[in-house]
Amino acid sequence: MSQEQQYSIGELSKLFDITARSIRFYEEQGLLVPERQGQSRIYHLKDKVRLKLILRGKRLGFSLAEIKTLFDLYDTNLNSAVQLETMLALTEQKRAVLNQQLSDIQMLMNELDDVEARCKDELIELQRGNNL
Amino acid sequence: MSQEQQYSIGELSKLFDITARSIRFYEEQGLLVPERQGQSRIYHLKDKVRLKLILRGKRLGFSLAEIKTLFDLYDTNLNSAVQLETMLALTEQKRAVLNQQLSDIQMLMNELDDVEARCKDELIELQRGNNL
DNA sequence: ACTCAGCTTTACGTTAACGTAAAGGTTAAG
DNA sequence: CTTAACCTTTACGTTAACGTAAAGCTGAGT
Repeated sequence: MSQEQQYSIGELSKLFDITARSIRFYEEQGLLVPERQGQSRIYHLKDKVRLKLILRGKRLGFSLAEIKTLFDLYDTNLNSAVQLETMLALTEQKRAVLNQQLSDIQMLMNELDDVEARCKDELIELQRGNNL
Repeated sequence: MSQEQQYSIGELSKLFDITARSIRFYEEQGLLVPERQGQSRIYHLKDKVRLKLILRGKRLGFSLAEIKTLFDLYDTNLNSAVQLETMLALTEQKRAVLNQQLSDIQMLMNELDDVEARCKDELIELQRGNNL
C-alpha cells in the first residue's frame, strides 16, 4: 500500500531543474544522505523534501553551510535545554534576516513601480510624437 | 545653502559597516563613480544612495553584475521604445524573483513557527520533568 | 556480443566577491 | 621634522558553489 516513491538522481535533477552535479555536491556537504542500491543513489520523499528546502534556502541567499546547521539542529534530538535554547536563538536570528528581506523587497517593489510608471508615461509620449 | 554632504571612503565604510575594499571593488565594477579631490575619492549623497541600493540588492541575492545592469538602465536616457520595453521586461523579471522570495519567506516563516512551538513545548516538558 | 543511456568516482578548472599584504602619497598634530 | 591616521594602487590569495572532462561500471534493448 504505502508505495514509497523513489527517484534516481537524474529524475530529481529534472524535477528541480538543477544538475546532478549539484545534487552530489549537496551530499558531499552533508545536506543529503540518499540510500544506495548497488552503487547508485536512490532518493525517497524525505530527500526530495530536503532538496526543496535547500533550493528555497538558496533563493533566499543562505549558504549551504547555514542550511546544513539548520538541518543538523532540526535532526538533532533536542533533548537538552541548551540545544533548545540554541535552536530558538537560531530561529530568531533567521527570522530577523527574513524580516529584513521583506522590508528590502517592499522598497525594491516600490522602486520598480516608479520605474514602470515612468516607462509607460514615456512610451505614451513617444506614441504621441509619432502621431504628429 | 545646499550644503552638499560629503563622505570619505572610511566614513562610508563605517556608515554601512563594510570594508573600504568592497567600496573600491564596487567602483571597479562600475557601480560607483565617485568624484576625486587630488587622489582621494569623495562621495556625495547620490553615491551614498547608490551604495545603499547595492547592499539592498545583495541582501536579496542579486549579483553585482545584475545590479549594474539595473543601474545602467536607470541611468540611460530611455528615449527609444526598445529601451523602454527592455526596461519594462527587466522590471517584470525582477518582480517575479521578488514574488518568489516573498513566497519562500512565508514558507520558511511558517516552518520557523513550527520549530519554535515544538521547542517551547519541549522546554516545558523538561521543566515538568525537573520538578518531579 | 554490442551499444547506449545513465550512473559512478576522481580531480582539476572557474567565477564572483572580496581579503590581504606591500609599498607609497598626503595632511594634521606634536 | 616626524609620527600617525588616513588615503592610494597593484597584485596575488581565498572561499563557495558548482562546471567540466576523464575513465569506468551497469542494466536494458537489439
